[in-house]
Amino acid sequence: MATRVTSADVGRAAGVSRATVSYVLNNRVDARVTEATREHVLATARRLGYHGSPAARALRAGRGEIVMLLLPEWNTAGEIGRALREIGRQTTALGLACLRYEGPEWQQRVANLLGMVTAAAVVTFEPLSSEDQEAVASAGIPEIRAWFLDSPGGPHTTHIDQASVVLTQIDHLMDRGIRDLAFVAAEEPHDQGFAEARLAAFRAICQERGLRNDRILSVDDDLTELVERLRVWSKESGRLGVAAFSDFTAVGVLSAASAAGLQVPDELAVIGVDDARFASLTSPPLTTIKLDLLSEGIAVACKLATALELPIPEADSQRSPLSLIERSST
Amino acid sequence: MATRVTSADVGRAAGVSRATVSYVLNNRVDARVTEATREHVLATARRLGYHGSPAARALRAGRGEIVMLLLPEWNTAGEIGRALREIGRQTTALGLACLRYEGPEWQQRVANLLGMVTAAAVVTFEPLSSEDQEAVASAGIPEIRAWFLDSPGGPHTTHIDQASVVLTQIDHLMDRGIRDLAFVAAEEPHDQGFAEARLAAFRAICQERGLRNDRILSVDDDLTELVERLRVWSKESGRLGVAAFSDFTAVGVLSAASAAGLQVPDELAVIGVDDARFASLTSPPLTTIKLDLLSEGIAVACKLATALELPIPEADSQRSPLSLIERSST
DNA sequence: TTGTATGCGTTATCAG
DNA sequence: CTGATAACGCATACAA
Repeated sequence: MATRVTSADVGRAAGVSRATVSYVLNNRVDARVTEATREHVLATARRLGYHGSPAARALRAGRGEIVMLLLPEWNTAGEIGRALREIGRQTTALGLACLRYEGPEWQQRVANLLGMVTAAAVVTFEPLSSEDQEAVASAGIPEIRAWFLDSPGGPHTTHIDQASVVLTQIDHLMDRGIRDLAFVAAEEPHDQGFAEARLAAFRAICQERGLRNDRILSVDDDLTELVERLRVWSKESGRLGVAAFSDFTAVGVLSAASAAGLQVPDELAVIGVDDARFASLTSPPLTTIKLDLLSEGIAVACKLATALELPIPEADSQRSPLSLIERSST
Repeated sequence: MATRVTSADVGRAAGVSRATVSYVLNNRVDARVTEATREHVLATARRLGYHGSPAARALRAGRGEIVMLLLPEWNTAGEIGRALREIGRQTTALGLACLRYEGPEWQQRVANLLGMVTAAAVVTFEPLSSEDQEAVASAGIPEIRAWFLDSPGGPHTTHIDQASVVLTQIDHLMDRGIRDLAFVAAEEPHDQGFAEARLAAFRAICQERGLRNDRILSVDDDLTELVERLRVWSKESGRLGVAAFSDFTAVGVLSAASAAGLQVPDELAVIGVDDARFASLTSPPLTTIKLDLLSEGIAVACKLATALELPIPEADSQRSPLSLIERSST
């Protein structure tokens, strides 16, 4: 194994001092280096395959170049994943490395983690435990909050709050003339937090509009209860509108409706969330809500740049974060 | 912001030298420190909230403590995710930090990355480009290969190869007396590599058994072609057996079967892969194959420990990596 | 048993 | 315009 190439090696090979190498490699404008020397150093560095030592640089600078995403146990397959990718892209543009930490449960482990990783900042998606918070603080690195679940109007609300997702679902169902609404979530632990936020919003919105808000069910692997409930709810109402937590849940609702002998969308309308790949593959194809969390990614990058005193990326032109995809399930 | 606490601070506060602090904190058995001093130093460190600087340690040790997972653009929602979590758990047990890098396309970016992150090792899931490979080599850190897609018998095959997944699907369908087989994949870029490997296996196995191996389709958002093909294939055969790439794809097949007026499982049987949450929610519930990649995680940890000269974790008792979940779609 | 001295690779300052 | 030097925080061989 070839021993690591240091800046001293480059300097020696190029016949200049380490300082000159450093100047050249960091493009320091204030340092006056002959163009010839410059190119020579550059060429030598490339020839030797020189790569600076991140550890040394971090030690020297007192700050690392890693942005660590402290991810909850979320399902990152859908729109959340797109937001994370955007955060990664923006971070890279800022000259930092974006790495994800998905500890099964990082209660109190953040301290250990920060003892091994020289981070420039951490991005959190949920409130940290007090020990974790203290660990971040005592490491002297900023915490960027991207709390997608924050309550609407809360200090860390980003562009989309969960309430407006449910609002859009309900608005659509009511536009279709439906007044009897139900909410169905899945007992998927990875989605727990989001499900609770949506459920609360459902209750609040229905109450506000004078509609029944107690038609609620959480679905697990067994559909029999859902089938039964759909039958009952449907009998009570003219036409039932189901706001499903996600497109997955909506698939369950479609199956249950079929088992209950309910026609979709005539007797039962269902709307999902996320515009998953299979949403157009169900029968009938799912009406759903597509979230665009790209702007969230940019917002995070802005906070990051501010905290780290880096040039702030420009916000994207205002795109609509929520859009309704109408198919035939409603 | 409180300035970082260094080991010198602890030494000063405890009235001992930096070296003593270092001895105590690293539990060096060969260093002879009074138990009293030991405890005093430990207490002082805790009181001041001392956490070592990873950068300094890495610089000194010449090696970082981060295991970087270089992830392809895979869907990490299913079984792959479980394998990754297991890798994380094992890595943590080894005293290292497991971080994931999901570059949208990290062609040639690995060099940059390694210029910012002091890694102990990288874990790859696909062959690296030659530049990337060189970057890893010149950084002097080991590359651990967890190439789940490696061809059976290949040097980096882990416990499960994609061919045996398809084999299990086909065996099950043939056990049901089905001789007319089809393979349906999804045009999901995140699953591309896996889909290709499975397709190749399907072709080979059918050929070997003297069955038709040209009933193959890749499904996108539009189901009309699938509906048409299922009709044709079904007409040609007594009972059609569909090996679906995943449970997602299987859902598409169920929809298409319904649209084509084919009874499941009497006229058409379908088997998926992954035992996704919704697999039991479809109508009829999906027969599927569950993969247990936990042992893969352990295997990776063993390679890691070997490369890094750390104590090697013991392999789990041999569990079956593949299991058939029989429901009513076959 | 504890303290001192040195080096890891960078970069910034200052003298040449 | 360039070269020497110090310091970042830690670990350890060696001296006391």
